Amino acid sequence: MERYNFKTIEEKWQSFWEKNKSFSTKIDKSKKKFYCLEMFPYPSGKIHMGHVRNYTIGDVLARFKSLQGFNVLHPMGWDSFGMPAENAARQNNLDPKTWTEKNILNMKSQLKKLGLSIDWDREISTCTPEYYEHQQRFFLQLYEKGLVYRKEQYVNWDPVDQTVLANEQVIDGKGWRSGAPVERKKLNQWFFNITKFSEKLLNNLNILNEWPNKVKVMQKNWIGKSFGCEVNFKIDNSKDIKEIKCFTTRPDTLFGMSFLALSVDHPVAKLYENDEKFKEFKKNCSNTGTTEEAIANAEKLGFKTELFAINPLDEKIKVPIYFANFVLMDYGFGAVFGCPGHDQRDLDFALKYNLKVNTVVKPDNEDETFKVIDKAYTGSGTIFNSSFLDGLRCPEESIIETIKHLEKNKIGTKQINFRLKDWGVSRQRYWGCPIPIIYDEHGNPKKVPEEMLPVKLPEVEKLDPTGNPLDKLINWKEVTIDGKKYLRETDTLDTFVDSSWYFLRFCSPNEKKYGFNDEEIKYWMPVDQYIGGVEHAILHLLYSRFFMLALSDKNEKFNIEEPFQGLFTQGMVCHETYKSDEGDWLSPDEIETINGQKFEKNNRSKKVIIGASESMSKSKKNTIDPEKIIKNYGADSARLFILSDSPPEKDVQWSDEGIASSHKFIQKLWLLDQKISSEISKDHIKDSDEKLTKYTNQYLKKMTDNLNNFSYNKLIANLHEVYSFLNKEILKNYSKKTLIENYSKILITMIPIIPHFASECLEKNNFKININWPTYDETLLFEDNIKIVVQINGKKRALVDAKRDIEESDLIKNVKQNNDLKKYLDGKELSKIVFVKNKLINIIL
RNA sequence: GGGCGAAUGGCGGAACUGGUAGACGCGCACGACUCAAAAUCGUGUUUCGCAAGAAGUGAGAGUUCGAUUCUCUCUUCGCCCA
Repeated sequence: MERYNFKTIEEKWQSFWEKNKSFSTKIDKSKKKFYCLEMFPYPSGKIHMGHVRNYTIGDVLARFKSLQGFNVLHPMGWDSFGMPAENAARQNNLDPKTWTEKNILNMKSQLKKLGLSIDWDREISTCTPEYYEHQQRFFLQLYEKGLVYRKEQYVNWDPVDQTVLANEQVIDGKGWRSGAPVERKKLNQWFFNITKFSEKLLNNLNILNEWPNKVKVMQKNWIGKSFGCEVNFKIDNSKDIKEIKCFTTRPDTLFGMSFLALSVDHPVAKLYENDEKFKEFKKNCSNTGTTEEAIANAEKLGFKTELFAINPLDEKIKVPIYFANFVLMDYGFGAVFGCPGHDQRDLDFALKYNLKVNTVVKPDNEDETFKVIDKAYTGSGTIFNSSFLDGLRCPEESIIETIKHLEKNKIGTKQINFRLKDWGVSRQRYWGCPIPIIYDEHGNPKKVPEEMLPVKLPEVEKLDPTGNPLDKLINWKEVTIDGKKYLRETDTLDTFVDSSWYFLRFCSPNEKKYGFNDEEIKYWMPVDQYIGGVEHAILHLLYSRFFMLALSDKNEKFNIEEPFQGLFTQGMVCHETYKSDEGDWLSPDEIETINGQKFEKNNRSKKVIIGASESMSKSKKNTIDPEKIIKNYGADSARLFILSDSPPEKDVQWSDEGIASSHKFIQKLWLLDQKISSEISKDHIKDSDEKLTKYTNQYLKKMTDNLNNFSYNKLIANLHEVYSFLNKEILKNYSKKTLIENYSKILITMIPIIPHFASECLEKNNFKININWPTYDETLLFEDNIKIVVQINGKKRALVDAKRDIEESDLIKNVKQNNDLKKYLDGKELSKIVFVKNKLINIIL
């Protein structure tokens, strides 16, 4: 028999799909639409297994929905701005555009080899002026709505490379490339006012029923709504400062307060502007990174002022005021009160500077002598040592009661605070979307006039190793409008902006005037199913949600609040890790298996140390190149295997044995197809029985259910089962009609998973049928003869044959006659019987 | 430290709303074909036991005729936030 030649057949179908534009989509109002979107890739050069998994999962869904009669939009594009291009360009002495375009071409051809049902006519790339022109227009619209503003903010500054670093480029407080200690530097930057929508972004999570709960919880925590209150502290001994405002979530611990801590950027710092010691302290603070984690882990440092704050609940209590490195100006009011007894950070600070530690909350199992020594108590309990607050349950009553008291006496007000901060979108980089702003001679920002859009990124031959290239391109930077001179903004936009609306662009990729076309948006949006990695659970998804709210703001024509109706986060692709006995990582290519043991290929006497399976990464050398896999086994085998071993939301382990077995399975299906073809040609007169039709119906139900639930691993198990069944059953003289009817349906169910193979078999057999997702007959789902479990005292003792829907009394007769059960039942009294129809009978003796 | 989730054979994983635990795959063993090997096909494969049988879903309790599934306590691991 002929072997399945995946190479020629896969090429044949891929070019057929391309020539016939099989997946190109148009609005068709007579059909229900389905927008299936996978997170678009960064064009790094080659696809990796993570892409194979992501796009296979998406393709299964797109093809399934399409077979079900939906008008499916399944596009693909490139998230093509960003730092890797800039870094690669600097290293290789070329420009980011050339590098990026080359990568896109290569990755596109790789994706095509996977046989994805993508509408390539809608391909977009965010680094093209055709794309970012519209983004600049959106930016200006948001600017007009007051959703974009400029303010000073700290950045990580690399003094050697003269550049701003992203948090992940700061390693142990040093620049990743230069190795120089990173400084905190203030820069004027552009911000999106995402916090305006904090409440909306939080509340809308409740309507996202098709999102994983995990992701919603992460977003909720990120937005971080907290109830607390603003407290005014009178200052005891200053003529300049009368009052300082603090935000706190724990006003009930006010009696435990022993200091007040201010940010070095707090207005009070003005008083110390000329104090050399303060200046040095402030400079020290700037050595800490800007992340919350860096600040939390840094040593707590304070600068004591001579000022004292008065406890608003008891004027006799006066506490010292410090500047402290752990207080940030952009949280609360840049001032917090310290209660060392019930906050570990405050306690660390108090112990260092010898401040009082007052205990005001006691756990339920302690008495009045309870005292915090070196571990802050943050649990629940009862308030004590706190005058009129004594005895309140903490935190259930104490916070509310304290706030009531503060409000009544006009020394504080209840406040809602969000952890979410405004989105800083300025990047001091070349390879990004230029910000369409110009500055006049006084440095006042102005919008670039509409007719001058897009502000095109100037071409460069090579990038300097240091600084922001746009800043140095004087010809580009200086513009004259109506005889007046202006300077361009030289920062570019965060690439998260590019990906915050690309799903709209896919709906109208060629619209010239605007980012999208209203009618097309109305038909296609929202995305019905969005699929991608969980690493984007917070930022990308939150920014996209914000962007829709920002566009909807004061806009009657656009009212899409939530872009992604359904979200699915797939797991990672893992592989075993290998090390030589010297401790160097080894790639799977450098290894040979001999008699079940692994050795180094170029030195077969050296045994390889096998490590844990971890997510594929270049640093651990445990990657597998999808291109090689497709070349050796074909796309269908790769798709089949990546789906088969684990549920798509969990990590999957790549293995050589696994991919080989998937490939073998396709060969077996091919042999089966030939057997079936020959059976069909014989055209037996009489059906052997209706077994095949029944089995097919049950199979179709399982396949449909598993597709609807994203249980794609079970689809493969179903396929194996139907194969075994057909392989045994097929020689039992089925008529041509029955065979064609059932087998053709089974082949159609393979289209989403192994589309090349299924298409080839369907064409070859020439069944003359419509290719639609087959429905199943509910009445054929059940067998007439079933097996019923017999339990005695809850233990399974036998299986008895019975007719479907047998009544309890008949079943008992049946049971009593059963020889296997006699020894359990003889001479015993039945005390109770539990009967579950068509399932089981439990006899209690 | 807080939040969320997970734990089932040698391995990846099935088991619908509480009803036959281990589907399907990998691996392994044995057999067939072969001079031989590879490939392929067939059979078996939770553990203990010759067997009858017993035990068994991270540990311990509870609810129930019946618990992988529900409740409580604990252990370990993963993710997110600090």
